[in-house]
This record gives sequence, C-alpha cells and structure tokens, in this order.
Amino acid sequence: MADSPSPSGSPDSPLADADLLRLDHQVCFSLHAASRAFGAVYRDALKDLGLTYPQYLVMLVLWEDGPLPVKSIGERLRLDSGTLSPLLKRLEAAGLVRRVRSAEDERSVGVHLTDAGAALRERALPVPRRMLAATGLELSELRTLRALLSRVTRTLDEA
Amino acid sequence: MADSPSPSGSPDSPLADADLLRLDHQVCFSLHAASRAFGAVYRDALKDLGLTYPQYLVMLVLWEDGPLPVKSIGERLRLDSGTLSPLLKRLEAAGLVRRVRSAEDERSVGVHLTDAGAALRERALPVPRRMLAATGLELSELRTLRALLSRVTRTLDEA
DNA sequence: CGGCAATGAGTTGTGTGCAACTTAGTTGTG
DNA sequence: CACAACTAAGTTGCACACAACTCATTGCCG
Repeated sequence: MADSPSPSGSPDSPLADADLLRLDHQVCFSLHAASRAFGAVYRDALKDLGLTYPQYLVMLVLWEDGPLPVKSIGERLRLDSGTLSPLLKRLEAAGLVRRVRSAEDERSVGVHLTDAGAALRERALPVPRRMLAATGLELSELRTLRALLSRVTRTLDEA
Repeated sequence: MADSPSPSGSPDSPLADADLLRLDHQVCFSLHAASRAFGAVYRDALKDLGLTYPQYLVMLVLWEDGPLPVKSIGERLRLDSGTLSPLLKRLEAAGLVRRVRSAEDERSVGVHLTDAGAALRERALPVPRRMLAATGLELSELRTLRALLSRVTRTLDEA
C-alpha cells in the first residue's frame, strides 16, 4: 500500500490505462480495507456493550431520533429490509428494542427503544472519542474525508 | 448526509462530546456507506465477468504478480484464510485458478492462474475507467482520498 | 365499488469477513 | 534426536449485505 507515484509524467496529465487501473484499485481497495479496519476497532470498542458495528449504527439513529419505522432506519443507513429485519430481531432478542406494528398503516413497524436500550447510550458515549483518537487524523482531515466520501457515495448511488 | 456544521464555535477548537459523537459516526458511517456503494457499482461492472468484487481483487493481485501463496494474497488484501479459502475454492470451481501444494513447504499452497483466468484480464481492462468515471472525482481528489484512507488503515491496524 | 399496482416488512439463498478452532507440516532448542 | 513452539491452510459458526422473492396492506383509477 506504499505511495507509488504514477510513472507517467506530469501531475494531472491524461493517464495511461495501466496507471488508471492501478489508481482505481488502490482507491477502491483502500476504501474496502479502511472500512474493515474501522470495523475491527469498533468490534473491540463495542465488545463490552454487546453490539456489532451495524447494530451500533442502528442504535445511534434511534438515540438521536427516537422511534422510527424500519423504512426510515433503512434510508438513513442505506440498508434494506433484508439486512435490517434479522438485525432488529437480534436487537429485540437482546432487550434493547421493541417492534410495534403501526395502527394507522399496518404494513409499517415502528422500532422503539426499551429502557435498557435508552440506558445503553450512557455506556456508548466514550466510544466516539476513542475511535477518533484511533484514526490519528486531524479534525480538518476528518472533515475532508467525510466530505469526499459523502460525495462519492451520492454520485455512485445515482449511477 | 448533509454537511451539518458543528454548533461549537471556531474551526478546530476542542469539541463537545455530542459534536464528537456526531462527527465520528458521520465519518465512520460515510466510510461504511461509500464502501457498499462502490460494491454495488462493481457488482454491476463485474456481472458479465462472473466475478464478485473480492474475487476481482484477488484476480488483480494474480494478474499483477503471477502465482502467489495464499498467505501473500491475504497480506496484500488484508484478508485471512477464513475468507480466502472458500473464495479461492469458488475461483477454482469457476476454472480461473489452480491451487498447487508447494513441494518445498508442504504447508503452503500456491495459487496459479489458468489460461481462462489469464484471458479474463482482457475483459476486465475497461472496468477501472468505468469505476473512476462513476465516482465523479478529480484525479487530485482521488489521490487525496487514497492517501487519507491508507494512513487511517495503517494507524488503525497498529491499535 | 372493484381490481390492481405500489409499498413495507419479512424470508431465502449466496457470498463475504472474521473469531476460534483443527490439521498438517516446519523450525528451533535442549 | 525429541519435542515444544510456530506456521499455513482449512473448517465452523455467526453476523452482515444484497438480490430475488413472498405476503399483507394500502392507494389509486376507472
């Protein structure tokens, strides 16, 4: 993963196919690898709470915005029911969440925090600081990273 | 995913826990989401080749550096044998790869491209350009992104 | 009103990703 | 040489992630 500068001339000149190929798979692989590296550190940080990283993301959404239908959680986290249904079932089995069929629209299921689920927030508070420290990035770099990633995701989703 | 600026004052001042929490999960979630968004576009681009994205990464390594033991592939892709063994078995079943037990060290298994595996490279060549275009990023931004991600991964792996 | 497309959740099947373990082969040390 | 420590692959079990599907409910349109 060393920084191998392109062999082809000046900074932003048109690149040869071979260089493009290398840059592409460096970027995509870096993304893939970074995502999994984060996962590993989160796994460790969340071990005591009994949460996986995707479960933690769902809890974050619920801690911030109270009871939500499965659909809305899926929109925020970019996840479909095929992923969320079993995940929420596990959170319910762990006693952190309740699922309530909506009265107005019986297709919809609202996800509510239990007392235990709400209480877990306190124990989760130190996690972000620990994660940010583990990245070793400056705040400005984090913001750059977030902005680039958000933009890429938006663009890719349109295609 | 809107850019919600921190409510707490100046650019890089110490942030409150609540802001940190938000920034943390914005960064980590962005990474997670971007990785999956890439996966979706790759899935489409690789459909015709009959490869998944992780399988494509393995093929890229083999196309670049010829026959390699499973161990080396794992080091480059940051994957362990638990992931690689079944993946390689599928590539072998697809006729793209052969696994050969090493004679010098019988613990080691070398992964070799078959003729079909080597030939597949031609059909994979247009994929990177298509992916880079789909990101909508400038070359300089791609380089920034790659550099940041590589650094974060390295730092996280040390922890 | 009746029927039919659209919607929300859930299920099934495949493919990662990783921890924990097993198996077989190798190396270092007394 | 013997034997413990180590190493490379593979296996097992669990939890995503997503495509493709089912099922029930809702909304719309003639």
